[in-house]
Amino acid sequence: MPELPEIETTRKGIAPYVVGKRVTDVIIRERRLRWPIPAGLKRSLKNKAIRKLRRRAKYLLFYTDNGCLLLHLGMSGSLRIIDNKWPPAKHDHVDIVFASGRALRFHDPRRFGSMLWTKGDPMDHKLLNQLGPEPLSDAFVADYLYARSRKRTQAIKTFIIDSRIVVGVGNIYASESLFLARINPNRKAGTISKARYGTLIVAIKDVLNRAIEKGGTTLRDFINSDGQPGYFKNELQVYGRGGEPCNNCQRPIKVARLGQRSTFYCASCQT
DNA sequence: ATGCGGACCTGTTAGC
DNA sequence: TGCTAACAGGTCCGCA
Repeated sequence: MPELPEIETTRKGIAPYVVGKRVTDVIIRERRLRWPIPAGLKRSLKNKAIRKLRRRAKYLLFYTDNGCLLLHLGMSGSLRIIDNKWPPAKHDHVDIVFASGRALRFHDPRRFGSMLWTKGDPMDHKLLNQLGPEPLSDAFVADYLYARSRKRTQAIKTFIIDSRIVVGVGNIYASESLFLARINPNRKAGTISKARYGTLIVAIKDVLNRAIEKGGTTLRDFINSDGQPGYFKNELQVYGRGGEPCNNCQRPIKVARLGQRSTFYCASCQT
């Protein structure tokens, strides 16, 4: 489900109810996520205050005084702020209950999400320490992508979706960014000029920023922390529009399979 | 080092 | 209507 804009939307939504609040209980109904929820998680979090809530890539980091909760939403996860007394529904796997009487509820039908605990600096954690730069940061520039891509034969689409290259660009926004930059997703990463990488960088930042403004993209089941969908779906130019006319040239949008993922593009506008 | 395919899960939809 | 297959927003791991 969620790519960077959806995680950022979630972070902004839950922050006022989480930051500075004390955890009074952790209710775990299902431990079997991508990795099992650690046995000591409840003990680690209980009676601790959440000091900071940050996002790195698609991970949410809940900092306490003695460690950090690492949370990933996987493909189908979502977080909501609920009244503590609200009865759980199917796939509501975890509640983090606060002294305020509200709780943060983790819902994830496919259980590709994760909840892990780490002591020390979470950026040193195995899952975070190999990640590429944040796409909205100043470190994400044409020179960087150009240098990383030299001699690489991989398609540009699978290259920019690789979190070691840049984080936060998932399947939807990869197709959208490449359309905006007029780059064919099949093109080899190593054959693209520095100037075109400059265009691509601008496109990625633009797409992600606009998606964050609209509250993310809801295809079927993404909801924000209020239970509301995101409205960027209305702005999608190619994703999910196979066979429909390109908004630029009216020719039908093509669908290809790259790295086992559906990829949408206009063969006429993107070269 | 790079690049590819399989794996982890459940739910929805398309096709017969 | 009912069954089956394919597909879905992520990403780690193991192999060539």
